[in-house]
Amino acid sequence: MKPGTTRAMEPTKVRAPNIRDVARLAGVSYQTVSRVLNNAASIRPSTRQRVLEIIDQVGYRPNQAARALVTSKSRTIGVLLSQTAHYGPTTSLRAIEDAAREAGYLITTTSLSASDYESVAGGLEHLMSQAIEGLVVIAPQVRVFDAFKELALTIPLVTLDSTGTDALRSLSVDQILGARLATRHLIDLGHQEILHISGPQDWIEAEARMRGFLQEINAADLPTHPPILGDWTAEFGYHVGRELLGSRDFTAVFAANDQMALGVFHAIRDAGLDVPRDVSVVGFDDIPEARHFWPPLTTVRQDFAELGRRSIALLLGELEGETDLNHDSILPELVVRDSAGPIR
Amino acid sequence: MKPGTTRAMEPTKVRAPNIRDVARLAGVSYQTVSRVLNNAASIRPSTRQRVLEIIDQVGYRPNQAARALVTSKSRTIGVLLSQTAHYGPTTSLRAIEDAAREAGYLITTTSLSASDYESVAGGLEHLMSQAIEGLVVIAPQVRVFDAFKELALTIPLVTLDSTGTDALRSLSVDQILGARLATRHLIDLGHQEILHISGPQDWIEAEARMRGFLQEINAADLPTHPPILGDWTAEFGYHVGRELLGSRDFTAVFAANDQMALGVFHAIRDAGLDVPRDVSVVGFDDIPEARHFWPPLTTVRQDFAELGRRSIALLLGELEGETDLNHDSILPELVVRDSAGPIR
DNA sequence: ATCGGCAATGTGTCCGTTCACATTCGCGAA
DNA sequence: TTCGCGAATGTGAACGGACACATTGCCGAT
Repeated sequence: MKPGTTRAMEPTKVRAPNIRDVARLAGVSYQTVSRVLNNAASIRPSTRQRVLEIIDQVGYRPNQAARALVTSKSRTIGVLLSQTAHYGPTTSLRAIEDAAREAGYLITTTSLSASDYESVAGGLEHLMSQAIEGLVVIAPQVRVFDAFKELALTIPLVTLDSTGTDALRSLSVDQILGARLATRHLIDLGHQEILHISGPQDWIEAEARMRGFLQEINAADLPTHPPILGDWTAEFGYHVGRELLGSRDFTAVFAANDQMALGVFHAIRDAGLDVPRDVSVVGFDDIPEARHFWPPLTTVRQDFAELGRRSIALLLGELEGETDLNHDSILPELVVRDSAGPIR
Repeated sequence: MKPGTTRAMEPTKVRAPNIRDVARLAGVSYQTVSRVLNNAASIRPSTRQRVLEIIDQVGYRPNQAARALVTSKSRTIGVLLSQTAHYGPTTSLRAIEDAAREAGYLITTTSLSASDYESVAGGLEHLMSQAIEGLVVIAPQVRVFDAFKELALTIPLVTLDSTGTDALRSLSVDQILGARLATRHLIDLGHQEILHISGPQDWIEAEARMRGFLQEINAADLPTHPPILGDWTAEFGYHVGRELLGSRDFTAVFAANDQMALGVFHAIRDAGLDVPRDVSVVGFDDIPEARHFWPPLTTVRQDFAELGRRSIALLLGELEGETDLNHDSILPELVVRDSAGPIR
């Protein structure tokens, strides 16, 4: 039945034009159209021109599914996120999306409901069902990586914020250095009794920041307070701060992220004390709000967006065999504001 | 050539098992396997059992591309985000991912580089290339919707945070009500000179919050200060706060989001004043940090996650013809903390 | 014993591409 | 003129599923 021949009230069901439609209209074979599409060699410029015109004219768009079926490539990159909606991962993700789009790739994301093996396997399964070509993991928990070790992936994988996890392509700002910068800053101000409120034990970054803290404390030969394991939330910082202030055997706190630092601020104020007069506080991440905390928070900045961009560059490099990758490590930067002052 | 017959050093290229492999192994036709997969009726339980066993055994996973090719359904939902990584959208997105995964759908996201027509069309084009079945738009700017009006989409669309945009399925917390609650709270505390720092003019929510503010001010017959158009950032709140404090012709500020409120806090402190003693401040959103601001911020909470979940429910309803949708509107809630006090 | 009818299962075709392998065309060299 | 040859283009398979339409087997009614 020819297109116009449909019976009167029957919904015409306009099928999207396919490659053969284009070919017919352009008076060439579908293979030629395919060549134009994949800009292969050996196409007479005039032919290419004509085909392109028709494509534009009928609004032809290659069917990804058909293409994926035969090439078994989906031009899709999966991103696995941990359940939390933190500033860092979110910022990286946005950069990942942009970079991927630029390269003509799609991003599909899945967030983990937990960090156990089941959950990781499930999330991965979900992504794999889309036949993703590469994977970015922003779920920097030890257990997630343990799960990965058992999973034996066959596609390129890049992990973010997972300093030093061997055997996997890993990209991150140097957390240990960042923690050292923060700690040294406090030491330079004369503090000797410094507390560290860490992230959850399971988190790789938390562990790295803790290590950096301890390295610097040891290097300066200062008394070691056992780090307190937190959960990244301001809520935790607040509660632990209140408890800690019962016995004030410290003059400074290095919180493993800005939110916990904020909670500590709150606790200090609740106790009728002042930052930095009575207690100095340093955070980590430099979220946009940090400079407007009261007092403005001294913290460690890391370039999350750059991290995201590089992860895609790395992945694409592996996927398409490029080589000019930027392997410089991304350095954290101490941002000195007003929340840490000299000891008095 | 039989599988084992490959020449010694030739990479064996293990093809993933397909539906016919499974059928052969199970001793049935591929159609039967297909029926098991799509749990169609008329399969003898013992047969289904056997097929499922084989599927599990060989790790068969239906090829999405092939399925999409023939059904022209991708089981993928697209999400279009505005460029910013705000708390609300991010939270909604995470809930969207979860809800979609639960229903067996994939999410692919694209963030807009700007809010002009070109950009929206480009982002959409990118998503459409994946043949998404439905679209969630979290880019509540007027221009984005103007762009959509011209675009004549053929797939179900749900927009978030875009109160009252007609003709499109729109889901949102009642922003006007939220703003009225916040404003009324200040009025009830005795404030008469209330300033509103709004979001960018282009944002639908900003406009709604502003409307709610003005409604309440007018209802109480109070003097109207022209709203100040901000950009959602703490930075802006800070700068405008400093300027405003030059002439203190107000006693309270209603900021259109918590970040700007934080900036205002900062400015007030810089001026040697106190919140809420000298100026009362109310925010909007109730980001997790808000309760640990100093002082803890009185603000309006909205359930972003619920919003995300519902958007998927709505979309799936349209896609799969379900009907039992929850049409109750999501109400915002005033969270009274310490940043707004009685006038003195 | 035959047949209708339904449950369970099988066969052929198509979806829109790409790939490997033809085929055509034109032009210069023999 | 004929041949060779490379550039430009065409043809016939796949790819892995789903759908429409057979076909088979079995049971009870006739």
